[in-house]
Order: sequence, then C-alpha cells, then structure tokens
Amino acid sequence: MATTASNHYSLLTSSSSMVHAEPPGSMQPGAGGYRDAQTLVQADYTLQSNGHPLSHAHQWITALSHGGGGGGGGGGGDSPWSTSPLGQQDIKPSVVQAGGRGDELQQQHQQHQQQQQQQQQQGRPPHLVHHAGNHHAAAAAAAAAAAAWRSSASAAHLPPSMASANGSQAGLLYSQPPPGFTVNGMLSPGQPGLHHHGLREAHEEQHHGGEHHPQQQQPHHQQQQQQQQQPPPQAQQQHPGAGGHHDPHSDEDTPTSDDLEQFAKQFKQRRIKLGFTQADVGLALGTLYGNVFSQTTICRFEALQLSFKNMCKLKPLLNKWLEEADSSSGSPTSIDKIAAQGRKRKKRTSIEVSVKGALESHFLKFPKPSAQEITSLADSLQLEKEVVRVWFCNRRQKEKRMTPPGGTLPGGEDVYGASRDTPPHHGVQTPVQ
DNA sequence: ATGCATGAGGC
DNA sequence: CCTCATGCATA
Repeated sequence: MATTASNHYSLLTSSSSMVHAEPPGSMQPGAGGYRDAQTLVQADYTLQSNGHPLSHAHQWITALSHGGGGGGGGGGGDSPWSTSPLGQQDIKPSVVQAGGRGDELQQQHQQHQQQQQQQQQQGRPPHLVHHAGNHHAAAAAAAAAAAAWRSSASAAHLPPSMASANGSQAGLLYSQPPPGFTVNGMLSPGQPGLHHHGLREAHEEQHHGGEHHPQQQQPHHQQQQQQQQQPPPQAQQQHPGAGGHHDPHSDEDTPTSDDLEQFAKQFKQRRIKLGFTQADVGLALGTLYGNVFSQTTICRFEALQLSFKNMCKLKPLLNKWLEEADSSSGSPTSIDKIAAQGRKRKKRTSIEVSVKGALESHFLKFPKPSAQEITSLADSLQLEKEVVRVWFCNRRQKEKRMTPPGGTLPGGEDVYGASRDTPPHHGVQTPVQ
C-alpha cells in the first residue's frame, strides 16, 4: 500500500483520465509495465532533448574540471571528494513540462502551491517579506554538514590542482548574451527597483565560535566498503599574517569547505534581500550561462547539501550571478524558458512510515544489499524491486551528503546508532523559506 | 525543504 | 547495478 498510485503516467497512456484508481495497498504495481513505459518515455524524451541547442553545457563543465568522480561509480571505494575536484556529467537542459497532460490536475495543484510559495518569497513588498519561517532542522543540518567539511578540510591539505577557469567559456558556449546584455538574467520579480546594489557583503553571519571538531562525524563502520567522502578539500587557508589577501569569493580560487559554507550563507541572504527566489536564480543561471538549475538544486546548494565537488562546480556560477544581480540594475530581460515537451515521470511512490522504518533497519545492517536481498525485501514489503533499489541508492546518497543527523557531535560516534529513530526533521529557524 | 526518480558514466 | 548530479512532485 505504500505506493499511492503506482502508475499514472499521464502521457503515454492515451487516456488521460483513468488510471489512478488503484486502491492503495491492494496491488503492487507491475514493474514490468513501468519499465516499459519508462523506456518508451525515455526514447521520446531523448528525442526531444536532442533537438535542443543546449548541449554546450557539458563542455564547459568538463573543461572546468573534470572529475571522474562518481565514477567510481560503482566504486564505492574511492572517495569522490578527494579524487576529483569536479563533476563530470553534463548538464541537461531542464525541460519544463508543458502543461496539458493527463496530469493537469496534479500540475495545477503543484503550481498553485508554488505560486503561493513564491508569493511569500518574492512578494517583494517593499516593506518586508514575511516569510513563513518554520523549518529549522535544515539549517542545523546544514551547519552540521558544513562543520564536517570544515573539519576535514582543515585537517587535510590538498594539492592545488583544481582549476576553475570558466567564465569566458560559458558565455561562449551558450548563446552569449551580447556584450551589454543585461546581466540580470532574471528580473522577473516585481522589480520594485529596490535593488540596493550597495550592500555587498553580508558578513554578519560569521560563525559561532567553535564548532570545529577535529573528527568528522563519520557514520559507523560498515562491513563493506565504506566510501568516506572524506574530502581532502583544499584547506589551504593562508594565515592572516602572510600575504593575507584571501578572497573568499573569488570564483577563481579553489574553494575550501569553509569558503563554501560562507558563500552559501551569504548567497542566500543576498538572494533574499534582492527578492529572488531559488527558482529565479536557477533560471537566471540558465539564461546567463546556459546552465539551468532547478529550485531544488539552488536550495540544496544553500543548505550545503550537495557534494563538495558539486558545490565547487556551482559556486562560480552563483557567484557570478550574485555579482551581476547586485550590480546590474534590472533591465528587462526576458527569460525565455523553453518549455515544451512532456516528460512523464513515474509518479512518486510514497512509502509508508512503517515500511520506511523497515528499510532503514535494513540499511543500517546492509547499506548495500544485493539484488537478491533487494528482491526479497521488496517482496516482503510489497514494494517494487525498483523502488527498493532506488530507495537504497538515495539513502546512500543522502548519507553521503547528509548533514549529519543531529547527532554527531563531539565524539561523533553515533550517527544514529542507538536511537536512530526519529530524526526530528525540521526544527530550526531559517528565516526565509 | 525533501522524497523518490531519471540518466549519464563506469565498472 | 552503483554512484552522482539533478529535478519533478510533494508534504
């Protein structure tokens, strides 16, 4: 029953209004059907994407710095962070799904919500944004994660090999905005003209004195390979005494974990002050540099929930945006979003808490279950094998970047060893959003 | 803000 | 099939 509705891919089924009638729980979605559909969709999608002139992305990315990173792909053994500085994959154009599919209902609903959200955020009333402020956990988590990074960073030194030269390339690759192009890729916001470019730094957020714990909270040991993402990030911090010209946000230097943390904070603050939403930024990046990102990604960046590598990749772009947004007065730029294509995704399966608990338990014992185990587990939980597989993948990913679950404090022993049971999700403040 | 999903690379 | 980067759809 976990699966709320296994499949109603609106599109590829010619009928738009049907499907979703399955009583939850009684059935288990046929994996086969799903796969087929997916394949079909995939082809379709690919086709569409191809036509699009957005393939430049991966080029610059690659140039930026290549990292075989995950490659290790399978390799759980290697530590992504240390090995390669930057990402390897190309950025795919984000297709905006055109409405009008069988999912209309859902989409509309979603949009509605988003609008609401945006209103709060970007209802840039001159007076103030009254945010909904509520989530707190995220911030805490972020901090924790950052802390972890910091620790590791300070502890390890890394070879200054990362290069992050891009910029020119980016422009080149994409439809370069004419010289003089108004940089602000976005400007959709009400543009009350209250951009105060004057306020540059928001340094106020300095750290709270010492949360540096030497040890990075590393989850437990695992019997298998535990790829620790121990990033040996370049912790090249220069001493104040020396040359002392350290510029935290120059997009050119190799960012340290600390830089990233700082940057993320500042970025968020300024973004909010300027009245932009995370989605706005993501879109603007696409307009400006050719890489479109979703609200999700921007959000994760701000919350430091991306891998170190990924953070490094994004930072330069966001930094540029920030500079532009702040120095350029809004000029009416129109962001044209290429919308179109319908992309039907499998409907999100919602796993029940109890089931989740079971999965968690297994995860603790065997983070990387074999196909067989997955199968039997899926069977006992009445879930599709694929769902279970993906769940584990995501879980592992989460654990990698996850801002250390509350626990981890000094001593960082138990990530969630003993009482891993309800990681109180949110709980922190987060001023906006 | 996050959970589940998709896909490109890699073994 | 994994990892990793991303994002749609959600709660």
